[in-house]
Amino acid sequence: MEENIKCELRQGKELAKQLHGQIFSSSSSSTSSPSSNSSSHEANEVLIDKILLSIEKAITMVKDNVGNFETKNVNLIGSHCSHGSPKSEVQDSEFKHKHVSKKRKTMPKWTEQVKVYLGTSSEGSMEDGYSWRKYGQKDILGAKFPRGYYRCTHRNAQGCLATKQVQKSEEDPMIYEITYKGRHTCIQSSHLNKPHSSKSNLKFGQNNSQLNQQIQPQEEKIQPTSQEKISTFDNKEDIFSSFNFSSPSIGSQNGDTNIFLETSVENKFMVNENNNNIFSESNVFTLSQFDWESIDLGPSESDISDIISYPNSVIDYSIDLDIFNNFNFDMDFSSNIYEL
DNA sequence: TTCATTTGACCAAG
DNA sequence: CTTGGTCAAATGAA
Repeated sequence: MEENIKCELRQGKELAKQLHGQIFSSSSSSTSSPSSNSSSHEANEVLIDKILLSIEKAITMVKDNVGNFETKNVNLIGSHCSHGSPKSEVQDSEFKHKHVSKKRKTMPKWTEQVKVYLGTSSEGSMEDGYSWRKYGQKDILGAKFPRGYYRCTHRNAQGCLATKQVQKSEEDPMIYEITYKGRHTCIQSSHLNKPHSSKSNLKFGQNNSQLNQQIQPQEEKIQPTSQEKISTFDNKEDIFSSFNFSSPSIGSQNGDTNIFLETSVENKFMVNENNNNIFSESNVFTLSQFDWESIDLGPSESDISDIISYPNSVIDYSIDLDIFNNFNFDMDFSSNIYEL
């Protein structure tokens, strides 16, 4: 059974390599830019579908294989951030949703855990580079803190449907779980210059005494370095969209994905090493440099949850195959993303 | 006056 | 019916 899982993953890897080749083959042959013609575009989409299918299959197998998968999932998620958190509850239900209910999955959705360091001088903001408008707050059953509902400020002006939900972690008051739904299709002026000028962002937490008792209001100067972000993508689309396998036209809609496409971003690939929350160093990672050969699922030995870490002359990355267990892909977008 | 937040009501899904 | 998500009137801040 485990072999089948690996087989599926290998197949997915092969397909991903093919896709990578299709996208970037033109650069080696000094021809036009990638995915410039529609036929290769369609071929790419086919490949992506196949990759997703393979991963989906593998996940299903893992789930079947591990009877207590969901329990394990909860623990793993908790281990991501060394503070157990009610995030697990959300994740769990969302996971069930994905596999049981096939309804309404149009919006990409992912969760970030943002840790706010109260000790520093520049904390207290949920700054993420976008301006949000709060439109509701709700007490959630079983949760100690209410959940805040935000939508993009430019919803009316630009029809941007991005929303987010913010909830304080019960276990660690310094952690906020932010669930984003939908991607920004708006042009955020704060993105063009400094993301820190958003009034609504700066105001976050000022009025909600229950949610923000310990958070001091900030006047200016919000540095994302005072936050630690842990992102978990809740559906398969997000895994790939964050790597920007999608076409440049999609990437140009000014989202965070755009940053990935156009610049060599410094990422931190977090490694869930022995579930002990040990992170790798910050690495330069660009898709065009990605070496698919280095991802080796291992011919026979080793547990699927073993960590694979291959130093490489160009990049140095570590990927924990547990991402296939809990179906999360954790990334830490370093602060300089927002400076772009 | 304008724009954001608060908060109870409403609605849809389960 | 319960619950999560959204609406919209009231309220507040600039």
